[in-house]
Amino acid sequence: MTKMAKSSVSTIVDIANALGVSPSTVSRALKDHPYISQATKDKVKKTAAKMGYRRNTLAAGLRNRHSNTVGLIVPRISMYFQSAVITAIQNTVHSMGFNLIICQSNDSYPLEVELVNALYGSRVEGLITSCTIHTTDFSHFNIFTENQIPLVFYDRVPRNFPAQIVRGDDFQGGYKVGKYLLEKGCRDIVYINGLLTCNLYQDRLSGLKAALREARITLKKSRTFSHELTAANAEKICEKIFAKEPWPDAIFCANDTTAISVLQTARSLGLHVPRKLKIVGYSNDPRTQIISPSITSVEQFPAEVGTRAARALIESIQRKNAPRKPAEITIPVELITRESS
Amino acid sequence: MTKMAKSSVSTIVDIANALGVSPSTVSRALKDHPYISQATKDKVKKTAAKMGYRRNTLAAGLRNRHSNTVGLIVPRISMYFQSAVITAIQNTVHSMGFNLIICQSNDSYPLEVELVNALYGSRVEGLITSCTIHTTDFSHFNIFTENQIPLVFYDRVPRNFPAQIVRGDDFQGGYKVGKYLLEKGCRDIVYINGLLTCNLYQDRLSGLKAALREARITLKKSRTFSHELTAANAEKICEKIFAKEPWPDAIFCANDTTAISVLQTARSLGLHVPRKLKIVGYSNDPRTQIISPSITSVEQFPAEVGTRAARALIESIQRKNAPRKPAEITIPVELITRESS
DNA sequence: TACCTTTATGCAAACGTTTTCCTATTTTTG
DNA sequence: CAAAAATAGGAAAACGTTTGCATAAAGGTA
Repeated sequence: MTKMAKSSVSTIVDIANALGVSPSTVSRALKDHPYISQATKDKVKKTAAKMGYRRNTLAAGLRNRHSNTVGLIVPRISMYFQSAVITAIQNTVHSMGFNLIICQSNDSYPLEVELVNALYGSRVEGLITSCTIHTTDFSHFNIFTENQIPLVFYDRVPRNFPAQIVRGDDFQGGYKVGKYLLEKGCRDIVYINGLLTCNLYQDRLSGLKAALREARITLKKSRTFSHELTAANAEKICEKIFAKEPWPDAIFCANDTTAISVLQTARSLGLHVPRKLKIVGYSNDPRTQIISPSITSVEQFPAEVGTRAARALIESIQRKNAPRKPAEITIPVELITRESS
Repeated sequence: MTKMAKSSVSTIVDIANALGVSPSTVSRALKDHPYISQATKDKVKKTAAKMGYRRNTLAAGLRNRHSNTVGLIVPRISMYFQSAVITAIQNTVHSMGFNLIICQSNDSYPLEVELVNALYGSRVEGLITSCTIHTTDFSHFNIFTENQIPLVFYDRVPRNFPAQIVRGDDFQGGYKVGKYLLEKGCRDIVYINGLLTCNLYQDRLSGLKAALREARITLKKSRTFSHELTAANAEKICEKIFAKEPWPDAIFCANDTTAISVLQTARSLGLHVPRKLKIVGYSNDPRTQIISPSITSVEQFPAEVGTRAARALIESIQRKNAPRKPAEITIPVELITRESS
């Protein structure tokens, strides 16, 4: 009667005992080491399969000092842009032979800190992050840089942090929208922006201002808003805007959720879009194509962003020795014009 | 001159050496073991912080034989229902003190198999899964059941598999839609269903048929379709439907993407919705509220599904000994009527 | 035959943490 | 004051895998 294992999980040692060979032989056989005979390899693999052996990656990771795994922290999985990026990252990372752990910070700074530490604790070999809107202090990422673990930021990225950065060209996005609206004859533009703690919102604003400046128009303080970009906030802002005349001839929103909310309010006010009011969103969320009138928006090519971010990460994992050049990759954006303008 | 560590990562042993105590003391001090004096604890914690110590969860997991981590495999992160469930799962799991690894199978069966194995390999203590549409063989989950690792399925679930199951009441969903459309006077209903490999689609169909049967109406073969529920497929099906008269008075779609596509086709045919054609979707995707006419759909309460799934998992992890009773939790659904019907 | 390769395998240490037993000191109690 | 109990900490093994080094057998060469 064979001795019963404590639990049914079988290990390399179990296989070794069953076969009367050493654990090292089993280990090597399982990964086709050249110095193991074909006969032994076959034998080992067969009994491994029979015993339902699965490599314990914790143990392997501990011994090898790497886990073949990279981490990803996103603020919200459910945002269109984010989920599109995630999919691209997952596919790229996987095709390059790594596993991916996806975590959601829920836009909570403390949770982000916790997740960074947890991922470090499980010894991921690299980390991709799109930060919380509230993240202005990036020191929790220091453990990664200090230990030379590759780090890539996308979309919501820090300034002046020694890490690779992949981002849409937010300045260009704001600029293109500004130029476009001017062309369409708009002169009184409202900009509903995200929180300025996030520098991509700063850049979009700068881009917009730059375009207006070229037409010698200044964006008034009273015509820019800076809040969390939720539908509820958008409604409140609209109330304020339409409380007194003159009404603006265009509203540019830094995300599509806001643009949709603005469009709905405009509709409820009986304001014809685009005749009386032009609306432009950002991110090219599928909803902008479905709503009517469909909404002009800025395409950020999330698949491209994800692919580039993942590739940058894996490549710097693979040539660990090469000089760290924390490059910044900027993906051009494109204005998709629709009925709302 | 202190001896330089190979790399800057510091371990419990490093701290022990620095302080002239044993590793065991450090380990205990860090987790507030009662038999360590306050003075020692303070000392240890301070130098741990100073040295930038982070617990190596791989090592801890190996030693403890558990990882405090649970896995989640979803077919597509970007689907509204899925991302809502994920968020609920993440929040619940986290509030119960566990970490979550989210993986995306991309609706690929081989990838699902691979992910299951990878998660087992990293010794997750439980697994939540919503399967691929193509998953009919569930044997890759056997490692989990064989090793008594809790397993919860939601939405895309297997029949007759010894695991906990959380699902919307798909039969009821189909039934409610059927009843409702009959009430509205529809007599020639088309049902665009998902692949029948997924038994939730079987159930929705059964529910619909049951409702029709009560009105002595049978759903003709030629009026039901069963394909992957993409916008492209929906268009093709519409072409077929509207190729020859009589045209149906209602189309029920097993997801909202399809319903939207159908609505757009109807519009392009100049067919008035809801007067000439009523349309009902499934999942209550936010897009159904935005499009006009807004689309009647079935709310599945994803947050509830996620919370229940996570809770079921964690609870069965925590009372590991208790008898396994692979219960099935069914979440009622609700019909949200809108302009399209 | 003696020596050198090549091929195939085993031994044992190491990865970092936790925990079970110990031991030693201090405090309490009768 | 001696014995018991409480307090504080250490030694070492264990988790499962990998790998540098050693070894042994087989084949080849001079």
